[in-house]
Amino acid sequence: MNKQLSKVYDPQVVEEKWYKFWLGKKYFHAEVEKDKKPYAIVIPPPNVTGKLHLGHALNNTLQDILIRYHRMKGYNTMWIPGTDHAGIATQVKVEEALAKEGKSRHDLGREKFLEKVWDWKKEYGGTIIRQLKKMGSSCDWERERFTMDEGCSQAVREVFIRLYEKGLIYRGSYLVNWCPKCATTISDIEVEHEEQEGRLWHIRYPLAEGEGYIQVATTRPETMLGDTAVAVHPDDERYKDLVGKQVILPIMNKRIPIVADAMVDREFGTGAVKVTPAHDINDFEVGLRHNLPQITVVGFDAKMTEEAGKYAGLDRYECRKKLLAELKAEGLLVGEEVHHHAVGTCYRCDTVIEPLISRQWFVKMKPLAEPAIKAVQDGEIRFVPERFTKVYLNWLENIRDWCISRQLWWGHRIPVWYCNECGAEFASHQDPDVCSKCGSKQIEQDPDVLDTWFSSALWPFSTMGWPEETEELKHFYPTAVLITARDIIFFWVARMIFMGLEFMGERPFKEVLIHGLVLDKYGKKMSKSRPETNIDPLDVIEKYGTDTLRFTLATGTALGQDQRFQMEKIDGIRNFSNKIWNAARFVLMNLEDYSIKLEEKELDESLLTLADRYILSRLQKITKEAGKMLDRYDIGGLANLLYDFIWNEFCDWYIEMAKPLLRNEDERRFTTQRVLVKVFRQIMVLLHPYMPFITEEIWQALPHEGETIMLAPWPVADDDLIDAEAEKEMGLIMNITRAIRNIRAEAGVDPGKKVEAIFLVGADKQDVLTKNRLYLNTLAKLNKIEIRAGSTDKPTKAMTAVVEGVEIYLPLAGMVDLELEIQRLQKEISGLEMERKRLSAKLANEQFVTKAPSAVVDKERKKLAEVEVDYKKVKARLAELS
RNA sequence: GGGCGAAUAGCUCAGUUGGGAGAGCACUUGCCUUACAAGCAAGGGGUCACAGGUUCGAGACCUGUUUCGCCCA
Repeated sequence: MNKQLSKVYDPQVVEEKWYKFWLGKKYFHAEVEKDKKPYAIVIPPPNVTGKLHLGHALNNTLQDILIRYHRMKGYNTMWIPGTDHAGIATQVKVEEALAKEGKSRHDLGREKFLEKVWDWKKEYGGTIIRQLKKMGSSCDWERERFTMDEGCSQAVREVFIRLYEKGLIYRGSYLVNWCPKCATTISDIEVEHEEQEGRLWHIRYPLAEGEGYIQVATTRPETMLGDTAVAVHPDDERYKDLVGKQVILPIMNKRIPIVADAMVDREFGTGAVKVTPAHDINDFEVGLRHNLPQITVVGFDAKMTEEAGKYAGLDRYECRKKLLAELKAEGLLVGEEVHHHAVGTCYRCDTVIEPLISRQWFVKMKPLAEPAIKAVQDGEIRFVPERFTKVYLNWLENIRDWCISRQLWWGHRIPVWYCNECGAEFASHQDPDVCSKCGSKQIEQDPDVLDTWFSSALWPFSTMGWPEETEELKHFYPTAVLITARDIIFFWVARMIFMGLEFMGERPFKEVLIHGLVLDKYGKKMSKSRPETNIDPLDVIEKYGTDTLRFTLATGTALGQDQRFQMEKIDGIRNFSNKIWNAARFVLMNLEDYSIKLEEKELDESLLTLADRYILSRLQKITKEAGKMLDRYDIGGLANLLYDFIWNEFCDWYIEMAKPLLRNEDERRFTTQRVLVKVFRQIMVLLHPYMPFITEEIWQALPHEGETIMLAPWPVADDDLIDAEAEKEMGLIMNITRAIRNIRAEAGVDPGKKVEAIFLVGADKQDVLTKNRLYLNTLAKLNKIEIRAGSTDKPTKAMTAVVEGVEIYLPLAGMVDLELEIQRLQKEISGLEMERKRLSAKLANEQFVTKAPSAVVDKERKKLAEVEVDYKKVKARLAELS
């Protein structure tokens, strides 16, 4: 006697129950088991104060599928979860909360403010973790980490000091990206380039000697106050004589040189450009090449500095307005045109970035990038899909030094101290009390913190206890695969790779699986500004259950391709869950007299029916395919394959064919039960990585061995059960069934009514039909089947179809409409005729017959022969009728 | 300016060594058939963006063009 399932599937209750069960049994927890093959994944740590969105849902579904699959395959499987402190994002949130009380972080002071952030983290920090658990994620929660926990912080400090001592971290004054709103520097990749409509102003700079002007074009006239040269291309004939001469910088009335530099684009504007080394990256480099002074005219507050003369104190845009007016009045502004250009904005707050010269900490990238490039080029690390390799390489090959200091308080403070007495600068593992050089107590720590991504870059090994040489590192590093969306290839993936290579001496992961983004139903990125298209995964879970959400996301996955998220799709998968549930109910309903004990006896293959052989054969093929597909990350493909197999082959055909056999009370019933249980249980196992909850619920209700489906062994296909003949014969029965159903529908036969059928068959197929008439009876609703050999006498008044040479006659008493029948047959004939023509043309082509592989030619020949037979038979029938 | 991706049924999308155009949804018709109406059965619907090329054979490979999206400068 077995459990029965409730009539309605209630995902909420089921999901909570099993997740608790799994947690309680510590199934997610991994200890180092040296005798087993390791399989580890580190989670891309979400923002600690963040909230689950569909991108996370997809990302974690994919990880969990791979983790569960490998766990079932017997790997020593570990999935390390955790969160990121997300420097700017988190600090901004806390500052906003403070602002509501009318306070700023400076009112509180550094220490008090940090306490606030930690409080905030404690209060909201658990949210995303709880949500990941709702997704069914089988992470090892005992290993949960946070980028600012003690271990990770230790790793950060160790890495900093080693790079510092190696000379790969240095401090210097360079042009950096300054966000006036966040009041911090940001790295090059944190700047987003936004296409904007701006203006291009043409301004005349009078020559210092003699008459005339040189005309420059600029999109940022206010920076001219800090110009220290005008540059032209060295090969530009127009300006050849002017190089080396000087111009008078208007308003400032300063002499500045005209220099020649190949950076200048001769086609742009007049071919002469103003050079502001302190406010533009290209100009900065020109300045270095020509030894030009750097004059900062825009300050950290985005207002003009003292250097801006009379414009000092004005906002940068205000200054622009006034300055243009002045130039115009002096007749120096000679043109203004609409101009589209890319403006750098802050990826966090969208404010226009101000390039500024500032003293910051940098990581020297060249020596780190080289091994990282090589590792990927040599195939040590493989991107899936492969095309992302190029994105990665292209970035690293053109990389500039990484600005890692941030003028924030929330983050890992730079472990460098300055001595006010002797001027020493030193890094230290432990917070020092005195100067390491002179012993003075007058020391101060650098006030800045590190870029958030500095700590995330260490994630694959910092989470496993580095710099200690832990068992975990020895066993699980490198991890198997990193799963992420393409938008953080630079931010995170690349940096993990060079840090891993530098500090572990080995790649952090073997493969990088890049998945697409989840877009809204219009194909746009979801955004908070369009709430109507912004779907909250938790709402979906509440309404439909986690399994449905997971499967929906999984079926939409095509390697690296974005997917749109539509509610209609969710409905479809909800229906699929319901289908599975009901199939389970059907199976269980028919198992009252069944128990797992009966499975001890070997399955007697001689008792298997055609349907049994067919479904078992198909199951082996699906099983085989499943492993192959997951191994090559075709997660969407397998989802669709399982959907199709379960719904169409198992439910629509096999269950229907099992029904009449289950009505017996002998071996036939028992064999059918065996096959039903075997197949369905195995389907549940195959489906488990995708839909962990419903499969566990059903598996537990089915006769089974073991504590949980989670640890059920991943099935291995049994080649002995692959049965091409059964599949072919079953195909014939199916096709005949479809043909009869079609006739019935078109002739308007009452669906419940049983009718008689006569088959005219050649000797080759007589046996199949005779043996399997039970299926035809049931599936096609027949009450009498007559099988006649060859071309004996044919029923005159009947509807007809020809399937694979089998002539089917339905003598529907009083219902046969001759006109309708002729029409049907004519349609059939034209279809066959087209096929026949196509095939014979192909085979008549000498080239095809000689050049195509013989297997292909044979196949086409066979096909033609079959079509020919059916064509002739239908044609003959039509002749009889008309 | 450079790179990448997409263009296939009304809609959303699969289509992995080049060899009979597929799915889901939507639509039409008929069914409450004892697992499921969130279902069953039958059916209609496509010059695979365009133009060339390679090949016996191209949705797939090559070249170019158009439109859309993303990334980098």
